[in-house]
Amino acid sequence: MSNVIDASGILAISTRLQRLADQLRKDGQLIYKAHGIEFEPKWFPVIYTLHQKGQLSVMEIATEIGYTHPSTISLLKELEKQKLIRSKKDKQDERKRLLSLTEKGEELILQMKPVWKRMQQALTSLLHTENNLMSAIEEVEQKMEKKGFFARERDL
Amino acid sequence: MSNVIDASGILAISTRLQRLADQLRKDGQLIYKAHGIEFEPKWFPVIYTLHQKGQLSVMEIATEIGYTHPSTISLLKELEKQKLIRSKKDKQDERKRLLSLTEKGEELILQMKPVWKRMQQALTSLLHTENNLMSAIEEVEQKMEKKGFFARERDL
DNA sequence: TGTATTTATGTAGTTAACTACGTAGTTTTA
DNA sequence: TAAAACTACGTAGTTAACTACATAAATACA
Repeated sequence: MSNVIDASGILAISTRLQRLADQLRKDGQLIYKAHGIEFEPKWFPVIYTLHQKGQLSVMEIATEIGYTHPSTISLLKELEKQKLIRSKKDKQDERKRLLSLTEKGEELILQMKPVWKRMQQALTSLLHTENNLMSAIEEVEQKMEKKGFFARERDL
Repeated sequence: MSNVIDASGILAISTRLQRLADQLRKDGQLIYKAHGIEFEPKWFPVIYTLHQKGQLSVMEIATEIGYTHPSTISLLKELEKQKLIRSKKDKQDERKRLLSLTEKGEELILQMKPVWKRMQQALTSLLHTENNLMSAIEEVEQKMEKKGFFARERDL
């Protein structure tokens, strides 16, 4: 990280968060590839949600993973193309599309589980510093829910 | 934040970092607007660097702010369009383009300084939790420089 | 000194999220 | 019970970063 950004510090925090996110995502991609697994890190929240909860609608998934529904739809499209998930109309409510994992999806998850474990260990070793990044994020997320950056500046 | 992501925890960290970055950037936009200042948060690193260091080339700015040069070029284009910076050829090295702030740029910075101060205070109140996010990021950045996520997983 | 390499800049296209808007079912209400 | 409002889903276009490739100037080297 550069001198000037370090000096200006906190004002460039958004930039730094984004860069960190990007590096982690890219390394994630490499790790899946290194294990011979065709899987994108960005698919994780959807796949994991469906694995945990079974059949869900588009909006339920979007809410669960915290994305907007258009973002979710584009992830679902990719996953359907990979034949990792499938969808069918909800008989009770014709507007809804119910998504679930395919056999292939379930099998891939079994294959990924040990890799997820290793990733978890690697991330833990990386993030477990004096100020724990994971906990820090959780704390900030909670504070933002009560009162965001904008409101805090306004009410100074 | 949703249940499933919380449960899957650390594996979705990249997603969470990105979302946090995004929220902070958006609130930053709103704050500038609320103060009647026409300025994008993403311009901050470039403007601040030029303010601190004076005349710099494209690559020098890119290195300083930690972006790739194409990203930097597109920021520079926007800032030139806003007439906040100007450029001229380097006489010593005809490949280089030297960027500097215009009068308008310098004036805008004077106008923004008190707002930056308030933002800094608001961010401090938001980020100063038990596990300080700013310090956590710095620590993780340092660890990643020594050995990234990919290498850590590989060498487990 | 002419050729090869490196460096600085630029362009094109990609990515992964977003907002805005549109349509079709479902539910509420006058 | 017809109209209004809401909800679910989808598409189009935007954004802010990126990678890959191209070109021109400067430098190194045979």
